[in-house]
Amino acid sequence: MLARSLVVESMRLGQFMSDEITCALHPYGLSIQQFNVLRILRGCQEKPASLQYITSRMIHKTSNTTRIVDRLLEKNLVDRKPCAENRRMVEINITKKGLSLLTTIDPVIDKKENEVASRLSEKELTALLDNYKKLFVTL
Amino acid sequence: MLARSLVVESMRLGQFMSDEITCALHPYGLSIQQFNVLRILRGCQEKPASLQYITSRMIHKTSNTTRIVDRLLEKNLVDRKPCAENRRMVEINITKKGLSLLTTIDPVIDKKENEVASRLSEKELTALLDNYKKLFVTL
DNA sequence: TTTTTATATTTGTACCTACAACAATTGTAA
DNA sequence: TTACAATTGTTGTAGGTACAAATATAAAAA
Repeated sequence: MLARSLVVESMRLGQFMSDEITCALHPYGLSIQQFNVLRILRGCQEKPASLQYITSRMIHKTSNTTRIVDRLLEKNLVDRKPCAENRRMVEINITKKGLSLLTTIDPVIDKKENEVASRLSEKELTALLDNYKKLFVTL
Repeated sequence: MLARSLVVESMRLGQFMSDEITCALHPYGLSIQQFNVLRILRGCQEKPASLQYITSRMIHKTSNTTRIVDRLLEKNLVDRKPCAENRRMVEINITKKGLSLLTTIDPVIDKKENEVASRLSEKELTALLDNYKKLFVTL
C-alpha cells in the first residue's frame, strides 16, 4: 500500500538523517537540537535572537527552547540577557566559544551531508525536494 | 546547497509525518511508538514476540522497547510472560483489548495516510519511494 | 567442569518532545 | 485608570531517545 509506505518510509528516512548527524556530532558533545540552535544564532549575530525567533526556525516546533538554551549556557556557547525594550523577552547571542566550536564542526557536517546526497544524481535530488514541497509546504 | 537541503528537509518531512500520526492517535491515548508496537504484535499472533523481535521492526531502533511495553501492559493492551524454552526471553502478546483498540484506530490512520499521499500522483509516489531506497537501504 | 563469550532483557541517566499550566509584562478597551 | 486580553518565557510532567552498564541465562571453549 503506497500511502502507508510513504508515511512509514518518510519517518524512517528522517530518522536515518537525524541519526547520521547525531552520530557526527557525538564527539563534540552536542545534540542535534543544540547544534541547530547554535547555527540559527550564528545566522543572526547582528541582532540578538529571542526564544520565539529560535523556536520558529527549529525543526521540532514544540521542543522546549528554554531548556536547550540552558544546556548551551552551561557550556558557555551562548549567553542570555533580559531585553531592555521589552522585559518579557530575552536576548540570546552565540559566544566566541560557540562560534569557534561551529567552525570546527562545519566541515564534518558538510562531509556527512555530501556523502548522503551523493547517492542521488542532481536531477533526482531536485525532483525529490520538489515532491517534498508538494507534501508539506501546506503547513 | 542541495545536500544540506536534502538532509534538513528529510528530517522536516519525517517530523511532519510523525506529527500527523501522533495527532490522529491522540484521542486514543496511544503514542506513535506504542501504536507501532501494537501493530507489530498484531502481525505475529501465531507465535508470541520477543522484545528483540519487536525492536528489530521498529522505526527507532534504539528506543527502549521494555518501557514501551511497560506502558502497554499498564493499559492491558498486551501481556508478557517468561519464555519456557529460553528463560532469558519474554513472550509478548497482544490482548483482545489491544486488538479491539487497533480495529477502532485502523480507519483513522488509513484516512490520514491517504490524505497525505493524495498530494502526489501514483507515479510521483513510486519515484519518491525509489529515491528513498537509494538513500538508505544501504544500512 | 570451569571459564569465557554471546544473547536477551532490564535499569540508569541525560537530554528531548509534547502538552499544559503558570508568571510576568505589555497592549487594548471600557 | 482599571480590567481584560495577548505576548513571551519558564516550569511541570509523562513519555521517548540514545547510550551505557548491569543482570541473568545459555552456549562455546579451555
